[in-house]
Amino acid sequence: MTGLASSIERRNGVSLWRQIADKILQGIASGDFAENAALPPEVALAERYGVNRHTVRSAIAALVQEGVLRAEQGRGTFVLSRKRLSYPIGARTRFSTGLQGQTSERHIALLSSSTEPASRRIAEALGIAKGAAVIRLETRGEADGHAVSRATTWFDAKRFAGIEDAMAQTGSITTSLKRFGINDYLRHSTVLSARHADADDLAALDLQPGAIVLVTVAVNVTLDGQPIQFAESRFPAERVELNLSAGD
Amino acid sequence: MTGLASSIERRNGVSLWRQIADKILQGIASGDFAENAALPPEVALAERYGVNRHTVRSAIAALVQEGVLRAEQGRGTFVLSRKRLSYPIGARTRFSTGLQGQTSERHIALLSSSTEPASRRIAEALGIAKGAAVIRLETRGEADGHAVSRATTWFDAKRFAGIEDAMAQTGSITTSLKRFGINDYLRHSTVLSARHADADDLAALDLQPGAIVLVTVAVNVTLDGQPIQFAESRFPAERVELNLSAGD
DNA sequence: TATAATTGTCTATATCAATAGACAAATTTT
DNA sequence: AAAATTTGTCTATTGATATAGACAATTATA
Repeated sequence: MTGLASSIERRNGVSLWRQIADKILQGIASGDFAENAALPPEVALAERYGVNRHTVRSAIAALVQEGVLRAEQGRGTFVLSRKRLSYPIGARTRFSTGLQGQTSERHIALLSSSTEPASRRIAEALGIAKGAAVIRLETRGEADGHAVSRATTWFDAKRFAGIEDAMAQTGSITTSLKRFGINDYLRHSTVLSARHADADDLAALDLQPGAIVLVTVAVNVTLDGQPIQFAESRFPAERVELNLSAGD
Repeated sequence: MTGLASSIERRNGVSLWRQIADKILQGIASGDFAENAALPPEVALAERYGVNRHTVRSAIAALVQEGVLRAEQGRGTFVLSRKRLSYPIGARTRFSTGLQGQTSERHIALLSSSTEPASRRIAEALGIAKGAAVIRLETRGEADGHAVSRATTWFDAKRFAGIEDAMAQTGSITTSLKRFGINDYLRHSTVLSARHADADDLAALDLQPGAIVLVTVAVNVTLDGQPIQFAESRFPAERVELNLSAGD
């Protein structure tokens, strides 16, 4: 993108082969390495990045394992087509409508649910007393069989009693909220950060260790500003980008 | 936040000491380890994360080097206060106004500028012909002496001839644009992703290898929708979070 | 003042990461 | 058919990473 050659750093806690695997992923994302085409040969990559051919091979092996590349002896190593989903974030964004046109199948799977006392932070966000009961939902967003998000969502237990059953049945938060008389709601605030995926993310999102997740912490409110939902969502950075559209 | 214990992954290309350094940073960010207070002793951390004490010491050494912790023999290891900046992103966000109240000093430093032909992508974003001349600015955002952003910005060279001089003088894009008759503008679209910092990011943002950067790609437009600016910005995830406020 | 708790330093060992070179196996090109 | 290209496998060597244990140095506590 910027066109600046970015080199490789040594003895920094991240192995060279993983840094080069990341570089190749970047190259694919930026169009530097075309999809369905052959990557430069291993010796060329080794020279480009200033490392040994075997180090490049380790990086390629990891990406083959992740399903990003396919190596064929005598022919070359090929980039498999796998576009990043562009996930829109706006005041009225909904999971399924946002991905329309990019995927054919999408839904939210309820992994688990529980009732617990509200921490200070969640109580503040939902405008209830600290320690009041809240329902926590652990969910995974899926599109075309691939995990694209992993979220933890809290609702006021008094107002939304039984919402976990609605979620399990409908696979949609928007539809579930309609059962509680909420036909429309807005995204009030979203705070965004990024970190390395933890063990839970790795398992739920089918990622390789070392992967990066985008993290959003959001509060949804009714049209008159009443908070109804507090959520932390994790998105695999290698498969998803967040699109902050204006005017929504 | 989610309360799920997240463990450590081995032989994944990221060394244990760096994973544990990341965990400690997370712990500080989440309030698990209070600022200005002592961290649990090394033996306790080693047991908590299931690694050797010396591995914990490597992680602590890295964080001491980064200025996050201070170790005192016989007393303990202490968390230095260093809050993450919350950087607001909205239709009318400006660098300096957005950080008001969080820092006392802030400005944008112009690292370099150049004129080059527009790539296809930049031409499309700016609504000009591919290959037409564009001005590229490489800038660094600083707050209280700390680097908080690193951006590459493109302008139509015909319309904004000499904007690099205005930037160098004023240290503000908003002020520079006023010289070209633009008193107000909007953030039209922003696409967000995350990746490991490359060599350029490391140097410009004063990061340690392995750090994560948030990346935004944005187009700014005049009030009547005419594109004026295309920018890719990198933010150090350990020091900055992006706050997508509603209703802006 | 003595004891406990905590960080700092040293030695030793095993495994992982990276480099180096040689050659085999499969495919494409000449 | 032969040569060139490219991925796959093997051995060997060096340095970084991680574990293990012992003890010193410093500070807080009983």
